[in-house]
Amino acid sequence: MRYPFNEIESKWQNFWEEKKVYKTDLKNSESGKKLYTLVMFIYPSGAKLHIGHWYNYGPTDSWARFKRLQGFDVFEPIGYDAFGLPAENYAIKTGIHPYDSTMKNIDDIRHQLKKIGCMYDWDAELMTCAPEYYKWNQWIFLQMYKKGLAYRKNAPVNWCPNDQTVLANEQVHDGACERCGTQVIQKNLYQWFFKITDYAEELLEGHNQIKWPEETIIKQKNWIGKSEGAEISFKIDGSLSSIKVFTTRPDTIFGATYMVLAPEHPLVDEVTTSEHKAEVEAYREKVKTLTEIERTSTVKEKTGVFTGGFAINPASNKKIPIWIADYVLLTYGTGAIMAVPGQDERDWEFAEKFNLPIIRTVQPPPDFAGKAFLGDGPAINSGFLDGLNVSDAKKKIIKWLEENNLGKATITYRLRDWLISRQRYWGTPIPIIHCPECGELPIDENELPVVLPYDVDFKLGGESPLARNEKFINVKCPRCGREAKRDPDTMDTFVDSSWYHLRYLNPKISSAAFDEELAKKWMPVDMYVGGKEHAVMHLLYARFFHKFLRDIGMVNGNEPYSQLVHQGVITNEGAKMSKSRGNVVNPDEFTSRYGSDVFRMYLMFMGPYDQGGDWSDKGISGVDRFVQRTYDLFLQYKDLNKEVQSQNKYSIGSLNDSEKKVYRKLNQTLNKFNEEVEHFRFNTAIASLMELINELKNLNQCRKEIQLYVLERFSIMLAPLAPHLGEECWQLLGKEFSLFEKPLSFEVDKEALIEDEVNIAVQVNGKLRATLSVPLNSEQLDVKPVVFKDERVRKFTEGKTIIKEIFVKNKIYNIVVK
RNA sequence: GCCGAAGUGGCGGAAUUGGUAGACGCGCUGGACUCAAAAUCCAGUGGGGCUCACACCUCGUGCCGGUUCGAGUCCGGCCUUCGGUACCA
Repeated sequence: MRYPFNEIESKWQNFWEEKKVYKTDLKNSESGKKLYTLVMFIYPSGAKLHIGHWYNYGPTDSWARFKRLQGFDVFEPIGYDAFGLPAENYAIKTGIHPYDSTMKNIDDIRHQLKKIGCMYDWDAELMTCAPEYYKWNQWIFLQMYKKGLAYRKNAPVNWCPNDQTVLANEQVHDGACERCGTQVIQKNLYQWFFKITDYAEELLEGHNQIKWPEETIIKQKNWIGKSEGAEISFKIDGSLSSIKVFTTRPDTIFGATYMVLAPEHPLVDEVTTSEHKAEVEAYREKVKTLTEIERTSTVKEKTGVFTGGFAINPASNKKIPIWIADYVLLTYGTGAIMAVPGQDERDWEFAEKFNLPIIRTVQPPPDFAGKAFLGDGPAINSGFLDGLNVSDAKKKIIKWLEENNLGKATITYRLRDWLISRQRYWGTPIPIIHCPECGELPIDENELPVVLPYDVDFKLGGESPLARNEKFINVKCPRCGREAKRDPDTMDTFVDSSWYHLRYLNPKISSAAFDEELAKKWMPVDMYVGGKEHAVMHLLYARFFHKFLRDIGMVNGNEPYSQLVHQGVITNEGAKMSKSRGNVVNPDEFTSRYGSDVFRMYLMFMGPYDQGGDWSDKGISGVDRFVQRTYDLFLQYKDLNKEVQSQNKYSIGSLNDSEKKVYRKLNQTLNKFNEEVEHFRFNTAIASLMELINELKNLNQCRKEIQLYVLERFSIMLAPLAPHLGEECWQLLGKEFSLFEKPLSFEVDKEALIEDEVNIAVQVNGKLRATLSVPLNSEQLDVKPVVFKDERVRKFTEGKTIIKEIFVKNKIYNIVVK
């Protein structure tokens, strides 16, 4: 009989839902049993759930179910990352309000999610666009504001001309807007920032406390970009001011033959002489018009102009010219450098082009043919540093700088503060009032939430849509009572996702952002699964939030996500699936034909979970056949449990040959299966089940209780991967209770893993010549005669001198001849 | 440029600490069942050679070299693909 997946899948989905099987009692969970499994929540766009969603959620749920069967109290929630640009852009195009489209999408998606058959706790569902949720974004903002971690400054920021909003550094990829691909431009604007840089060091340190993919940790490390070096002051010739530079190579200071300021550097006006003013101004104007890409392109030839001013090199006391050039960035270090062409490729290139002096201060090896020398060697032309290697010279010069009050050792990070304001409508309003008299004032916490108004002209116009809503924007100043204005911007949606895992624990709580007691019990998230595209965005921001919430006493522990797994990307004909490319594969096509268990199992069987791959439905029939055969098998043994009971363990000696074989295979499979699923290696876990079923052809030659022993365990292995089928098979055996209602797992009989006979490879000079079956743990002395009796071995050894014999127990016998 | 991941049959992919390369599945070939087809079941399936056949030989994990009794796995040097990053001083 063909497996009636439609009937069986809806049967179990209804059962699970009615019995609230997946409702986790967070409060009363015994200590040590809690297990918080989380997938990155879903963006509710108008597009349907695609294969990528299934690939993310299905296998993760299988892992969670596996853990649940093992007896853990598993909490697995799902929710909606409901604010954001796409809904708003859709509204501009169609006139459908973002709230309305989002609500409709959420309803559709919820329905589709249920079809996957995940064990989500639907009582914990949340959406970030609800005032009950975003109120707490505002509240956390105010807590940061109090600590000086939320602040407003005028700074050059990334502006996307298409989406008409600013973007965080993390959201600019290759100089383009992460969302729409438009080239971003630099603008000077007053914007809100979160001071993530205060946590730079701790964010690096915390990497030692989490089990994350190494490549993701490395990405974060690179993004944070810690550089150790020194800050050094250079006096401006003929002025009281001085220029501060940051360098990682203070040891090369004697070779600093000129200085470069970023064109926007505040001291440019002061150092520029009247003869050079026109040229400097022209250059600064030109730089302004460049896009980020043009300006930072490494292939571009270096440009710059002389300011006419000079500084004094504090080490050599020489006068050195001050230039401006756009290869020096205002936003890194101090926005100024001491140029050491002898030891820096960029400086060399610049010096060569503009005929500036080059002094080597590290002796390159005799065979060195290049220009700037970056390696280690003895210092030269460096006064009291001469002869020292790089690291000793660094120590000595830093000591000297500190003693002479000219500089000090410092650490600089590449990480910038997180720009969180957006000039868009569909987000969390920033809870600040601007009064012409009193300045910037935070909203009283009791007045929260600042509700996002529904009636807004959200068309793009270069300013925040909220600024055009008179009712929203105009308020009385809470301090002086005069006419004032609300902040017209909304928050980056990455604010929403920085703490949603805490809200899940009790999304209905109205007295606080989250239930602190539950958070202390249930955090950190034990297993977090999501795409690696969030490596330096969401995953960095959430860690920052967690550390802040810890510092204000709301959570324990240093890290929010103790273990992280990235699912791979499923492409179609090599390209990422997307609506705009029109290459999205619809899961319904397969679920309606094979059922959701087959589909989710096929996704797991395709290959390693973290690798993803190009979509192909070629192999799905293999998984379908496996499911059919499995179902047929259980039908043959229907109600077996009503006739017999199985023991927990059988002694091998008491079994007949067929039983022995089956019993061994079952336990080997169970052992392998547990190991593979534990580590998200579902493909090999499924392969082991297929091997098992291939081995069960002779199950009818076993006693009934052995049959039951095998099938009970088989259905329990099936259940995490194909939950509906697993439950059904379990029930077919005549079991009275549902597996997920009363979770159950079986121990491996370790004794059954051991075979009596093993095949060992016989090699001559490392080449395989024969394989022999010998008793387990045979010694070399016992194996040797058998080996040398073998014709195939004799063929290669006769008439030759045996030099050496290598024997590895249960593995190999290698004879070296000459 | 720098950082990271990966290259294994026709295809997706397996291979503990170096120890029988190709598990499992797809596809393909042959057979059974059928009036026929589908479905299902059974057998075979890396390339080449030799053989009536069983067997046997030989080559083979991106390329070149090395270590080792033995390398997909370790080391050195490349090539290709994909991600991240980009004048970060």
